[in-house]
Amino acid sequence: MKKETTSLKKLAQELNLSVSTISRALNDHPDISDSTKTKVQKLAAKLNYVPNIFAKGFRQHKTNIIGVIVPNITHYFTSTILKGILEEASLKGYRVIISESNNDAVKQTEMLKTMLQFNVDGILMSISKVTRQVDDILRIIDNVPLILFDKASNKIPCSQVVINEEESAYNAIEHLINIGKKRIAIIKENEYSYNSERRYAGYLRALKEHNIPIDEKIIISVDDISLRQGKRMTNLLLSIKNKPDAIFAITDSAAIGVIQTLKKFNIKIPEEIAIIGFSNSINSTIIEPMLTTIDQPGERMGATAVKYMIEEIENPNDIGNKTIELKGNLIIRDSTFKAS
Amino acid sequence: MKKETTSLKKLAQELNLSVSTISRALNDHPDISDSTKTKVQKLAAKLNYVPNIFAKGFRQHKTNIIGVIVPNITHYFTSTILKGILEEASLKGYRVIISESNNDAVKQTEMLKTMLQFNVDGILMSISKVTRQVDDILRIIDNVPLILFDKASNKIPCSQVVINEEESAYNAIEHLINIGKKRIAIIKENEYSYNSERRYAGYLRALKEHNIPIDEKIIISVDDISLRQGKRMTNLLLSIKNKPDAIFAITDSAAIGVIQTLKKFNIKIPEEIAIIGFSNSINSTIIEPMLTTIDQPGERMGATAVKYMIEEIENPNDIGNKTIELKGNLIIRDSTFKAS
DNA sequence: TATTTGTACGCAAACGTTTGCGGTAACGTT
DNA sequence: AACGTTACCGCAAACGTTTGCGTACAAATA
Repeated sequence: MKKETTSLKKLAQELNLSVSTISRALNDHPDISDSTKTKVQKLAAKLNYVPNIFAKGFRQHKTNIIGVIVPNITHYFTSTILKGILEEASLKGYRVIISESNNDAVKQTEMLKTMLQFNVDGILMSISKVTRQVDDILRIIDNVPLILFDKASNKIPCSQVVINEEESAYNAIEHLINIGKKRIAIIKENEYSYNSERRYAGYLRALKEHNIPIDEKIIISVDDISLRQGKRMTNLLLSIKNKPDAIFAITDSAAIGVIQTLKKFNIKIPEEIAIIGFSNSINSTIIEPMLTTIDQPGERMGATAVKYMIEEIENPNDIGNKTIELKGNLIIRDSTFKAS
Repeated sequence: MKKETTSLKKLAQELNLSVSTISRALNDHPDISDSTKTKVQKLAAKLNYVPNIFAKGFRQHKTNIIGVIVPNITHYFTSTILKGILEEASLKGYRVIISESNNDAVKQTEMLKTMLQFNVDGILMSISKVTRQVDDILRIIDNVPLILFDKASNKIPCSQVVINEEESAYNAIEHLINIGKKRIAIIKENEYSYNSERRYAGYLRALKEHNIPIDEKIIISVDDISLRQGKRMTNLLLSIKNKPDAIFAITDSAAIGVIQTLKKFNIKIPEEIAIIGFSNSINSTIIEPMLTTIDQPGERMGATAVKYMIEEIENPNDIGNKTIELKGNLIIRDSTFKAS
């Protein structure tokens, strides 16, 4: 447990130079001659000098730390985004602090505050669907760059990196229409969920543009979508007189719940009812029949979020306010299309 | 982008007190009268004072940051551990920096070094299975407390938090024996994988204690276990003359690959061949038949790792060197036991 | 030769916090 | 009244780094 940290002072003493010269030599300052630069850098390497990040961050109000807040790290798609974030950040010399909001609004703002305490250079956030008011979040923007990803909000003026959810959902529904489905149900979340609302918008537009009537009875909203909710809502959908011939579940896990209960009732998939999910989670290839779904480029989303973040960190004057849309990719599998 | 940070100095000026008094008042120092304490604390709350962690950490060589290194954040079980770590850490006032080693030994030691640069108070690590030499890791221990979790090593003298993998595997094999299986294959990883070796040890002990001969031909090792490898090795196992009547796959995803190829060959599960996995991943309940497996308490593992870490941080004299074993839990499902 | 320019380096302040030490006043004790 | 004790509080240093400014010397210019 020894702490034999080599500081600038130690290097200075060793070389009979001043601390400032050492500092400048290591930072490649033009005022320093090449000969001393190399001399200093060699000794620094030899003595395994590592700058004290805290002194540095303390001095120049820069920490090279990016804060990340996500609702649930356990969620597979989220974890792929995080992978992209970690990768890109470490490539650019940044560290990442991750916090979970657990879909708890109070905890979320608390997280934001402690992030500020830690003087993070920027905050990447996927806002919880339980977020009702954005005042606390808006206050953050005054202090530090903020970029939203995956779960965004038009109430917050900042850059956002998202999937083209509306269009992807549109493509999914159009695919269902193309295979002859005419009565397409949707299982979605309530209106506070960004992802759900965007996908729902794509659903509505696809139906309208293909002149398919919209029936409120097969538009199902739940507060907390899940596999279990997928099961329950399928039971509900099967109980109405005019059953759907396709179900778009806003989420892969819900779609899997749908498949499981349809199988329980021996309903043929996709002939009687086709199913489509969203996310291309691992499970979607394990369930039988394999689930048609939309693949989301998680790692790429994380990486681009970090890129734009560093952009904003290094140019603090122009705060970005653009929305970057990454394309989702429809993956057709057995739950909508049976290879003959 | 305004930085109107309220510092101790500002509070001091406002109240006509010295900076030291403010500092002590906020830290509940006995030298300060109750009246000024409340006065200071009220103003601090009103002016939304947040201590500059970098000044603090800089001053007292304590960062309240715990570094975490995992092979792959995307791995479900790993993400549950991380959830536990984040939870417990934030409860105790610590922040967490996460890095991925991506099963790359060079990157792993690099991560360790940058963690040290950031002056983390301690490092939690799940060592990559590609780790061949532990010299770099041993050097870390001199500087900062280290605790290993999930993937451990007896070559590193530090506290370790693991699952009772050997015993859990033993229980799994015993369960197979109890349902009448006599020729039990195992699909495992090479000898550098901690988890694999422990589970293999349990496998061997169970067979020995039940007087079942050990046959090298049905002991299969692969370098990088996965669903695909599960499939390929099942093909291999089915090609030998004396087929196994049960397969223990070291991993749920491999076990799922086993199930999928057995189904392809119309082999009855569990009557002809029973299957058992390890981890109780989400997938294990989605595959049909549902997979018998061992549930690992991921969140609890993360939380206890953090607890012991904080223990070591706050008592730097007694470096821990104990191994904490958390109990895995055999979950019996259809892949080994058909309810009649 | 006198003046300017440029090069290479040092001095010292500053960042916000903690903390050992010293000091003052009020109080209690003989 | 003199002394010791206690309760509060301020001074100033320290942590390691960066950086504006000053300065010494050499080279270039007039």
